[in-house]
Amino acid sequence: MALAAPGRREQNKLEKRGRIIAAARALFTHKGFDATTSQEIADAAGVAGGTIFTYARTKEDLLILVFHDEMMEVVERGFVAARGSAGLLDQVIAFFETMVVYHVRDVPLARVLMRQLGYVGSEEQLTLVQELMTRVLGRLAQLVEAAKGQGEVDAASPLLPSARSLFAIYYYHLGALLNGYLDRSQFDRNLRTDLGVLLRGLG
Amino acid sequence: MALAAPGRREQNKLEKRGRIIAAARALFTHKGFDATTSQEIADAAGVAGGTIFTYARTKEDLLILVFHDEMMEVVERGFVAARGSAGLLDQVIAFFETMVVYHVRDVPLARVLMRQLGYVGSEEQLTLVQELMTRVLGRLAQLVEAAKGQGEVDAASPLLPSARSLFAIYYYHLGALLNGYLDRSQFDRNLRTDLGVLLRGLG
DNA sequence: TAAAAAATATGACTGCGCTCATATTTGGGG
DNA sequence: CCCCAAATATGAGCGCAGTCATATTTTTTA
Repeated sequence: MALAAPGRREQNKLEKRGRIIAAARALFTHKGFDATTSQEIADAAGVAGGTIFTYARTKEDLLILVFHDEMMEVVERGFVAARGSAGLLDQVIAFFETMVVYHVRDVPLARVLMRQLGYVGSEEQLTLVQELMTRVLGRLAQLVEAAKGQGEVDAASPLLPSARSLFAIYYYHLGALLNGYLDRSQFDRNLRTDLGVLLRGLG
Repeated sequence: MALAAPGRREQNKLEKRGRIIAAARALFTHKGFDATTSQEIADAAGVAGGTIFTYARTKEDLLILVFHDEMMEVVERGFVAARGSAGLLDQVIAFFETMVVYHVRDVPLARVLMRQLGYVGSEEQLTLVQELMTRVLGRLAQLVEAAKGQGEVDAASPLLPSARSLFAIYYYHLGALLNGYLDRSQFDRNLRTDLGVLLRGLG
């Protein structure tokens, strides 16, 4: 029994961590971020109030923990969707479309999430956010590279800057959508227009 | 004396509002946003604690109030600076440079400000932020239009989408700079590169 | 296996932003 | 000039996120 020694503590920690994140996910989704108290999360996870904050420094950290994995998956789904389209513009739009569909399922929560992505408040957050950004830009760069192979994009166009610019434009419009400046159809149109402006610079 | 009747109350309100905003500006700058309590602002403005919240719904609203005017001026200064350069790329960079210089004077505060620009929490904020965005995009559009006149930009390029895309790219990099992902020289290089990518699509 | 050490959990407590019932000030009508 | 209604100011009080000294559990040492 002593063999499991170096695992017992870690095991408990991991399991507890899982319960806390699951509880937070359920409550954030059901009641909203602001309306959920850290005490409620603690109760739902079966731990004391203060324990929450040994697993996440702040409530926002918890939000990032909750959604990091989901977002990584969404990006992968978006990449698959992109490969199902023809032409870089439509591919990129399919990619972003997947992410938008995910975000509009819960706009208030997506807003809080987006705010936090732009205001990293701890080392843990930094790691998770950077991982996510690297993945997104990497996938976009792959799409641009493939388009180069098709002769659709100038071979001289730098990959990472192109990916960054694509993302920057998407991100700007996503903010406008989530903040209610744009409705969905305006968003789609503006995004296509602006990405088109950029692509003519890549071709 | 009764002639000033419709002005007395408004006068007092305006003056008090001015004191509150000035106190908030001083404290935010000197102590930082989080470290400044609403009570301190109230004390410095010579009003009771609760009075603050009849002039601004939240502490964040106060921040927007404080910096709205300054930012509007910075944009104008940026526009003037832009006109002093030749070529759209250098003009746009001069424009953004002015804004960056302003933001890096107080990075922590700029971070909070930027967070709030992307997460509008009240009608008052909405008005001020939209006013600012309209001004920025308007000025950028003017630069693009002038470049069209010089034959530097394709006459078919839509003005507003071009301005939006320029801003989107700037905004993305500004976030990276303020969050410490980039140092200043990396920022300058990346911004120039990415704006260059976009411009080749406009020309 | 006993005792010391290290890691983790606990919940009473603190300080904050913000609210709200009450008090005060202001402007107009008689 | 006085009274009344509306606007504004007040500060005690509330609920919350996050802290910290203490208690509990796990691992290591002997």
